[in-house]
Amino acid sequence: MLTLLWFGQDLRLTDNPALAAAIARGGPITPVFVLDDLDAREWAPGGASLWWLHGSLRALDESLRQRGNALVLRRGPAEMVINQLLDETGADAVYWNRRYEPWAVARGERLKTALKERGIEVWSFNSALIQEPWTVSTQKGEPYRVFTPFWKALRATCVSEPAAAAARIPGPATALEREPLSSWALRPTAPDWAGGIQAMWTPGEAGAQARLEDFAAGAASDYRDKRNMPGVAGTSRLSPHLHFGEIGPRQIWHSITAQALANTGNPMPAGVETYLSEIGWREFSYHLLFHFPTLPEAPLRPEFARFPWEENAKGLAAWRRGLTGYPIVDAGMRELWNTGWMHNRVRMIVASFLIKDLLIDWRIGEKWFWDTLVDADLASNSASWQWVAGCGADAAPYFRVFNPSLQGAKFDPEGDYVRRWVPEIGKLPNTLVHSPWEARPLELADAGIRLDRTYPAPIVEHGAARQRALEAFSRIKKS
DNA sequence: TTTTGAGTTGTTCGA
DNA sequence: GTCGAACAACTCAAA
Repeated sequence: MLTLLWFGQDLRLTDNPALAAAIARGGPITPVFVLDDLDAREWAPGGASLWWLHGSLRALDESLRQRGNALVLRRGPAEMVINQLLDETGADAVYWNRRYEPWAVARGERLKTALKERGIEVWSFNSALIQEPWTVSTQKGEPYRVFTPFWKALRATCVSEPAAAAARIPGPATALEREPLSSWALRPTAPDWAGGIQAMWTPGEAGAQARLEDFAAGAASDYRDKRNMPGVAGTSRLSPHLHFGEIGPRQIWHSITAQALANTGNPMPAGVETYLSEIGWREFSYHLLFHFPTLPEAPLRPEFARFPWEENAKGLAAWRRGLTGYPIVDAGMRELWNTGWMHNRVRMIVASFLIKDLLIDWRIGEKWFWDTLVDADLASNSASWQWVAGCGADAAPYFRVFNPSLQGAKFDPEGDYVRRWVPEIGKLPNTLVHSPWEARPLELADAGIRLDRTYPAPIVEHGAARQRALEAFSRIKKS
């Protein structure tokens, strides 16, 4: 009796239902992670995600070794690899935690059927969500398309207690052949562009726990007020840990609410409630992706299929590099490139700029984020880009166009954030640091700036760009 | 079945 | 300087 424990996006040992069930079953466990053929699939993980995956797998292997086991790494199509491993090991059961990407859902179902036909015991579990997409529905039994009623329904459900990790995870008597992690070359070497990512993040379950404890004890209670300030460490920064399942939403939920009650003795502080609703947004994104599997590719509002997106290679290149001439946009894009992460407020600003100021198809921005974010997540990324574009299920109205300099002045009033990432305009006073084009020649000279030499002049004039966007959006809704 | 109220995150304009 | 309305209708969810 041997159980194959197939890891996916659940790279942790605590609060891991598949692992707990495998231990409860008794007998040795072979934990395995399968690297699917990366070139064969659309939405295969991007560069930043692979960097993270390397660290997360190494951490997981380490934790397993401390418990008398080790992670088996194999590369290839997962269904084939699992079958091979069953042949090799004689395992009679396969356990895993479910995933919700359309291709993963299909793969899971195929595998379940095939394994059962082989006489293998198969169980899958929920590790990644508070409620799986099919457990929450409207009174008519349909999926939700609007966040608030979804959130009310989710909020009313019971959030189950996370389970502690087992002290020992018995392994098989004979060690299996394992591919060395280094052979997968998940991290860049020449050039190594990951220095800034490395400096900021600690992939793995321990890193996730440390981040959570820090947030629960500190910024969580101020979350409502500080979460929009990109120059302040007011957010949890748990997103990549959540994406890889190094921590689960139920753990976060219980930890945050318990800490809040201990601190105040009262019902939830507003900051904590606001944070929980962000967990709710993650759940809503998974709900949408599951029920509308074309979410990553096709606008949910069909009229957007004929939106007159523009080809704009120069604009796109400037956006990617952080050279648009709008400091808050450029700061965000540089933060992303350097750290693999961007503050959420700034994600909305840069997305609005790409879509509405440059009229570039949201899917191009979605792909760039997919490749550069360490927290790139199919559900959250797709749902959020559709939301900004106005083509999502519960989307921002099309006339909501972010004004980058206003947003900067409002949410980065001291200019801390833009000065960190766009140092070449750092000497401008706060009143001009979000709009250098408004500076008089003398003020520019004092700050050591020559527009279009040391820092770009705006690549589009926002007022005119906004008008252009509004006209384009009004055209698609007429017919 | 019909009705009603509501809908993450904004900006601009004019009084 | 401040404030409310307009920006557009439409669809969702529940009563």
